[in-house]
This record gives sequence, C-alpha cells and structure tokens, in this order.
Amino acid sequence: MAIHFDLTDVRLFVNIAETNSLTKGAERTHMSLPSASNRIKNIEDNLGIKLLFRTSQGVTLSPPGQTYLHHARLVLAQLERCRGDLQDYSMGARRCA
Amino acid sequence: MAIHFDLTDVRLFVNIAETNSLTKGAERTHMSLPSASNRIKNIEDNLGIKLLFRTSQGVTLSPPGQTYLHHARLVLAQLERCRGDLQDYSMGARRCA
DNA sequence: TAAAAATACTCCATAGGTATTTTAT
DNA sequence: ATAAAATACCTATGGAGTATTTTTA
Repeated sequence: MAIHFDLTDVRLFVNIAETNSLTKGAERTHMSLPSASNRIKNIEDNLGIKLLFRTSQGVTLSPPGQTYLHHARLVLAQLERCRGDLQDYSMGARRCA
Repeated sequence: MAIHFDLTDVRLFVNIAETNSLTKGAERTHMSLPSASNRIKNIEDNLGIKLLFRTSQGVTLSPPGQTYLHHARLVLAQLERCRGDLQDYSMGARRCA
C-alpha cells in the first residue's frame, strides 16, 4: 500500500520510451533485460495500469505511459537542477540524493 | 560513482528537516533511528557535503542542506502531480513509480 | 546525567543476473 | 526462424532492526 517511487524506475522508463525497447532501454540503464522487465512489471502491477504495449518489435507507450514519461522527465530535470545547485558547495559531488 | 538518487532519502530528509531531529524524522518515515542515520550519512558521503549539523538537541540544516530541502520538496510536489494524473487512468492506483 | 546521534552487528528481503521459455512476425 | 520479452531460479548486496556506545549541553 505504501507508495514506492524509485528513481531507477524513472530513468529506466525514460530510456525504454526513447528506444521503444526493453532490451535497449535496459542496456542504456546498465541493467539486464530481465531486471528491466521485472521493474516495469512491478510499476504496472502497483499502479494497476499498463504503461507499455509489448510487441515482437519492441514496445510502445500506452496513454498512461505517455503521462508517466512526461512526469518522469520533469522529475529528472528537477534533480539535475538540484545537482547543479549542490555542486556549488562541493567539488567532489557525485550524488544528488 | 553512479548517481544514486533514492526517494526514500528525499522523504526522510524532508521529515528530518521539519522536525529538526533524526529521531523524529525517522519516526515520521516509519524507520528506525539507525537506519535514518545511516541513510543521511550515505547521502552526505556520496555528495561529499554535510547536510546537517548534529547537536545533542537534534539537528539543523547546513546551507547545502537548505538547498537540498528546497529541491526535495519540488521533486515530491512533482511526484504528487504525477500521481494525480495517473489516477485518472485507474481506480486501483497505488504507486506513482 | 540525560537526550540525541553514531556505531557494531546480524539478518533477511529483494534487486540483479544467467538460463530458459514463450510469443509474435 | 528470428527477435523481443517473460519467466524461473539462484545469489548476493545492502537496507533494516536491536543493542550498545559516544557525545555534548
């Protein structure tokens, strides 16, 4: 019941959306295909919504998938701003959260 | 070296900032104090920046801690919007990412 | 000396990987 | 027949907790 939001999921999803492929999206995220497949499945199961249409040529986004992608990009952009601001404080910054 | 952004960290940090206490922030996040302490330590170690000043009366935010708090709230607000938008698609939505 | 946080340690859940199977074109 | 994704299964890492120690006001 707890809302489980994970940024690895967000990054993975953007990569999948941009490549229309679980395989390529997983690669970009430095993750095996099964791990990626399982992560997306968990997101969908927890939402109770399918974010992707699977085909034998890859995947395409469902309408809620498009919504998810939109917000995913906004969140990642916000994190980039965070990272930039925090780097003003440290040369050794490697992490934003 | 991989940027490891974790939303549990973000929520925990906001709770700690709002209570000026690791103990109370951990409670709000439904987490033990040592777990919270360790999470904050990991964030700081990875950033190479101290986010909190520890005292025997609790904690206060360092200047980068204030920056972090600001962005943490923006990210959480963005996620709330995501959740709202996705709920239009499903009655059983329990998760945003 | 009391309150807060840090550390030491143990344990277990889960995220990840490899191998295999299924699906669809 | 091939390319993509799903599933089964195993393993190991790290996140969580309890108990204890340290710090400082």
